Amino acid sequence: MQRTKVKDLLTGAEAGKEVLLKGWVRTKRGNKFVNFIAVNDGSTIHNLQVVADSEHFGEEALKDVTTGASIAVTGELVASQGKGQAYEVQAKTIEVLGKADPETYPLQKKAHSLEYLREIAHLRFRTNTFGAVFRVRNTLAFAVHKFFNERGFVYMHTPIVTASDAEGAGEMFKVTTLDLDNLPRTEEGQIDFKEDFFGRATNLTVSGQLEGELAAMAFSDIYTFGPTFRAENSNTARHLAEFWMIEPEMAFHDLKMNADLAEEFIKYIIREAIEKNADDIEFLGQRLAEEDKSKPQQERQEMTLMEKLEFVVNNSFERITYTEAIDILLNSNHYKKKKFQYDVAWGVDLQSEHERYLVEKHFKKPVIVTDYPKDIKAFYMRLNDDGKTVAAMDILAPGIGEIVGGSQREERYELLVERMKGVGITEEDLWWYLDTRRFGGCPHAGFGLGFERLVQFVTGMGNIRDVIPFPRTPKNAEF
RNA sequence: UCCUCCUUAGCUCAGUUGGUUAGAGCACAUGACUGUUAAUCAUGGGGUCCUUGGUUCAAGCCCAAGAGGGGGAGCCA
Repeated sequence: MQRTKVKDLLTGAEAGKEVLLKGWVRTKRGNKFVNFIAVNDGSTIHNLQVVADSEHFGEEALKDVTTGASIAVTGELVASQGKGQAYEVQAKTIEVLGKADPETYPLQKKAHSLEYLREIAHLRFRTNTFGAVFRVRNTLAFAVHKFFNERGFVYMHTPIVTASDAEGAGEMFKVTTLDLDNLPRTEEGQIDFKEDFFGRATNLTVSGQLEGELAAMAFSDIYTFGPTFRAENSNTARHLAEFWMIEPEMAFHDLKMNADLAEEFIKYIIREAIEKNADDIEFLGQRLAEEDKSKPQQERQEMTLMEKLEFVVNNSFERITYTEAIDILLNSNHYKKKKFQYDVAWGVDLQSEHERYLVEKHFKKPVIVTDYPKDIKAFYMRLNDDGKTVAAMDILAPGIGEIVGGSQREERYELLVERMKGVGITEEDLWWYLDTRRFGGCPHAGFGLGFERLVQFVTGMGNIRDVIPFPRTPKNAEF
């Protein structure tokens, strides 16, 4: 007999038929006469109830059917006599495929703290919360490809190992095969990377953007979606040392087209999650509502998770320039009452508290901030005609902060070289990048979107470590 | 990296002014119960009070250092 997944069994399409069910036991309860076993196989947040009559199953037969065990059940799929579910399986046979000693199995049939579950990340997939989170993550990942594929973008695999350390996006992890206990030295006493695997110093990538631009100069529209590494000593709920980033790059796009695409993209993939994972999102929403009960009134959410997502999908993102953002902040009561810890002034980067005010208090929706001062942004961003600002854009999301960072790129050779010099990058460092400006260069734009931050936004999870299977953070690379 | 809080049973947590045998709920085991929904009820077993050092007649509680974790900040996606 072919195994049917719980998700399909729960539709009732096979009611009255003999079915084969395989999965993991969530709970077992009952009495001398009848036992109920809740089985989950990850195909849905919902469990399927297996009914085991004592006529067919003695104590011995069910002894090893404990929370966490994997079992195979055959029996008839019938309408449930009980209240909590429409269908259940009246068991004929139950085989324990893998035992789980209840004395030592770390997961119990009760709510565990997220911090505790993080310590047993190898088992946390088996909980309702993480089951829901990673089903949503899967939908979002697939939707990324679907969105770009439908629009004729080419999916480009940019390198993970890179010799370019000139991107300025952050501290990098070194990649080497040199014997660290016996490093080869040059005559000047420096480490001799000529002896290293690649014959030069190499690192893990902090961004695929520069390579992505090269591809966009041939395919028009490309995107990357891959792992990215930052060796920053960042200990926050929104930073990882290893994370996944999506970086589209479009030839012949200006800043506005860039922002339009980013907004459309975010809405599209959220819509996919609402459509495909409604019950997961409902469950995560209930979790948050439960959490909210222990918070003071002021900090509680006005909308449920599902309402929030629908609001984002159905409303335009706010668009303002950096200069307008500064004006809003300066004119706010919050500023006048000196409630900001950091001062607000044109030319200074927006602090977390400022971004939060704009997004969560003032606009109460995602905000696209454009045209930042050139001195606080990367060298490759296109200089505006005012000579002071660059064609940059950040998308700020409620509760998450910066979710997208992008820009129109500087396509003018001389201006680009000048800005590179300003940050200490030589023409030799990036000769291949500069070649795109020498040979058939054109206006183009792109952005980077932190995938985990998007998963956080859609699932409502507060800590980025809970939306990636095995988080890598400073002092933590377990599993 | 900085600020701040936390670490007591398998899990979540209480533990008074430093005082004799460290508690609760859940989990687990045993028993009861004819359809349960984190089933319920009864009984029972279960402790390196994070580690090291110190103060004291006496430390889970006070002091110091260290480890791990949470929240906030910076860096960013």
